Amino acid sequence: MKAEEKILNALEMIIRDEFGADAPASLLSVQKTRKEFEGDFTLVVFPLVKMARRSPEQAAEMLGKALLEKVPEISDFNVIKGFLNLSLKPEYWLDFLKEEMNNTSYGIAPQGDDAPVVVEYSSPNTNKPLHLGHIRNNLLGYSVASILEASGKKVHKVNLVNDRGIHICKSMLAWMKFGGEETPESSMKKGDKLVGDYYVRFEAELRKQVKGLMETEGISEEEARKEAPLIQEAQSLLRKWEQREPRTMAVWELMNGWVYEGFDATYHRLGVDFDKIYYESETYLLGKDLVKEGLEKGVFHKREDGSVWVDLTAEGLDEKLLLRSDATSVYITQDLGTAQLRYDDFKPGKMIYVVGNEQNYHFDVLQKVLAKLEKPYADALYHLSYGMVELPEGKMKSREGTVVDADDLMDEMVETARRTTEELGKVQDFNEEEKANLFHIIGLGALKYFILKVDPKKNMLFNPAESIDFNGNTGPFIQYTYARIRSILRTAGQEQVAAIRVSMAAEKLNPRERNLLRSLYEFPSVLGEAAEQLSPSEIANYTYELCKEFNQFYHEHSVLNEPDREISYFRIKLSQLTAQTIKNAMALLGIEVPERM
RNA sequence: GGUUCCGUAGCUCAGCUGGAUAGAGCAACAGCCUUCUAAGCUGUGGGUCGCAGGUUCGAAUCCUGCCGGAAUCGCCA
Repeated sequence: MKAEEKILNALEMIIRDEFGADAPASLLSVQKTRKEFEGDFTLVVFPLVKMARRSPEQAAEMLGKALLEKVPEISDFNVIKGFLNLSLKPEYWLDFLKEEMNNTSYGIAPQGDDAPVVVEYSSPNTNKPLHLGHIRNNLLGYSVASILEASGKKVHKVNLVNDRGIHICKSMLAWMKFGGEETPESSMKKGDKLVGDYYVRFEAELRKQVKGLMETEGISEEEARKEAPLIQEAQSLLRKWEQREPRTMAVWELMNGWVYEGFDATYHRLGVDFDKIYYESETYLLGKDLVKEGLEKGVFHKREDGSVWVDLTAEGLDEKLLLRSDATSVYITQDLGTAQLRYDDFKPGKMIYVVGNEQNYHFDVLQKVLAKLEKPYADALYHLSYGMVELPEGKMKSREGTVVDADDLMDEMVETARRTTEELGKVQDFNEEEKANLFHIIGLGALKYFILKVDPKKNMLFNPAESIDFNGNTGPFIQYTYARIRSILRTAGQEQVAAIRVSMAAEKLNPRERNLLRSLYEFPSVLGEAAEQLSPSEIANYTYELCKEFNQFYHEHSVLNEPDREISYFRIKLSQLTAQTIKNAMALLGIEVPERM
């Protein structure tokens, strides 16, 4: 049993005996002691003073004495105002190290038998390459899935690819009209970039037509946008696609194939993957059955023109269209269908959608509609809503060319890693392959940490001019701490380290070591909290604190040059567990750690 | 206008299920490499936690109102 639990159990007994009443758990707040005070755990006594019928100081003093008697792990206590600070015996911390020091999966929970969790993320459109916004989405989704898995959940990562629709037809049309026979091979372009270029080309040509129409016909821009021949052609192409017209299908398949090749390269480099990929071209007709079901249940209604609506005004929302008057699907129709599909596929206890906060309203509606249909998975649906990535001049706009391309950004990060590393002159003996691998690890580590350390729901700012730092609270700082420890362990020798038994006398434990052990001890509960909150940033911040703690220890004490062999052995194992914890924590963010840097 | 989210140091962010004197990094300044990697460590300066009320022994944290910013409110996705 962990020390906190013992303390809590003992507290309940003491309060019952001394105060003659049961204290509700909400009043018993045991937290870790703040750095500036002496102690390991702190009980806040204020909530108990009424029940104790004495001053906070007196109550704390009394509880401290009783706890010292009842809990053998406690060695001492002190009272400051209404705070009871409890110190554990150094043996407790040493025993913790002995218990976990060779555990390579420290902190990682074994898989339990809860219903699985489905995490949907990425969900790109196949008409444009991925950009910085997608990077945040992908990193969040991958990390949240990893965190849930590490906390004992069975997780399915899924991607719902938007591979059809008018926007796809726009790139297709532009390629057919202006593309000649250009292919990724002939143009030496990545497939997703090539298709994206045609999407941009379409918009440019359309603007020309619109401008012309406004001048010659004297109509408004809005009207011109509807009447422009290019738009009409695109719409007719969409109809052909829906009729499975062979030539259209061939172009669609060809161009989507190019895009997938490009996406796969980007995903691979980002280090994200999926267990299942859904395609909208296969799911966009789903959901009509659910609409029918809702009509039969009387929770939806049909208007005179045949369109189907749901009234959510009682839930604080509006009336919402579920099916067009021509009986075709809208966005939410297929989301109803894919929710059902996902439920049938995995029987999940939770379905997480990693989607930007611009769709908050949509997911609100989706959940409430499923609730009206009394679907068992309505409550399981969870929209992990994240904020936009903004540039100093505001939102990214593809029209203004301010979009930060995912591949370009990774290139830049890796290049910065190369330059920095070579300036520091650390890897002269690396061969080209080792160097490339290291620069990838550091560059991507910097990028991932930069994005994941921010609370998901907040908008975040990315300044391309300042690039991403490699000093301070950053990915490379953490990787560096890891590499330093690995260097010590290499010098000590792998087999020697593995064989070490810790037999140091508890009195020899110094404050730095004790702080480090306390930080390590926290990891499992931090992971639990991150899983609860679906928040990679908690892992990031924890790991940063842990590394700072280690660096302070490292600065003040020598591991290998310590003359007292027992102390040296202890420090080697302490370093080993620190390295392992850093590695395990960073893996939850999808960040690799290098042996040397 | 309605709804939702955000507002903490010059900048980027922690802290938010109420707890001690509000923390980091960057930037600025001053130190520390004959000792396991200086991508490190130590120190200095920098704050009406948007504003005003309320609840409480205690509020950056909870509630209300206001101010500022973002998103959204399509037979688009």
